[in-house]
Amino acid sequence: MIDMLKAIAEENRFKIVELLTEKSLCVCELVDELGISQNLVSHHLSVLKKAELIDLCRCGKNNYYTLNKQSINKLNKTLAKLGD
Amino acid sequence: MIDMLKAIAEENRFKIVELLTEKSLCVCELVDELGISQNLVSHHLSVLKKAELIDLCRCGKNNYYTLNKQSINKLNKTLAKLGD
DNA sequence: TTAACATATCAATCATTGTTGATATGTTAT
DNA sequence: ATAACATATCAACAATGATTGATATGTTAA
Repeated sequence: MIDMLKAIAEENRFKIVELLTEKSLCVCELVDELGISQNLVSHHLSVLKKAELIDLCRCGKNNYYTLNKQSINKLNKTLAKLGD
Repeated sequence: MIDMLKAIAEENRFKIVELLTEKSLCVCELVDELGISQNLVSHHLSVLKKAELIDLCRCGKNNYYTLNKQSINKLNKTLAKLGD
């Protein structure tokens, strides 16, 4: 749980998660969107993946990442307990 | 928003927030609960306060901290957008 | 006023993490 | 097989953050 929070608590990674709510994207698309270097995007993706917030879908030359809705919902559920 | 996530994405601080869902607590009570030093608890509280996740209520010798439900709900709402 | 208690702050250290540049791996097309 | 593209990994550095010990501030009781 804390790992998920740590993973999402960073500007670039939060934005990646936001972008992936729309549709799955490959690394080069994320590089364009975020305006940061490719290796840095890869690194942030690996952090999100280790936290199980995203999944990888190798598709030929491109690697597409998708949001792991199940994990997101688990996170929501945990935080919901702290509110009303 | 990111500040809130960063603040809550740490074991001790997450536990503080959890404890404060029950009732408001003073620093010395949190020291007992968490089993860490007083100055460290104070530091974590200051991080949570700066992120507006908690509020301070000075009450004589003791300083009681309360959860800022409004902020928690704001956080929930933001994360809810990422789920279903 | 002094003592005891509760809390905050400061400086220093250590650990973690974000960032960069270079390079390796893997896939597709020619 | 070679070239071009897409991505991952590695080493190094910088920045940020957690922890500790010492000390200051502020409140209550004797």
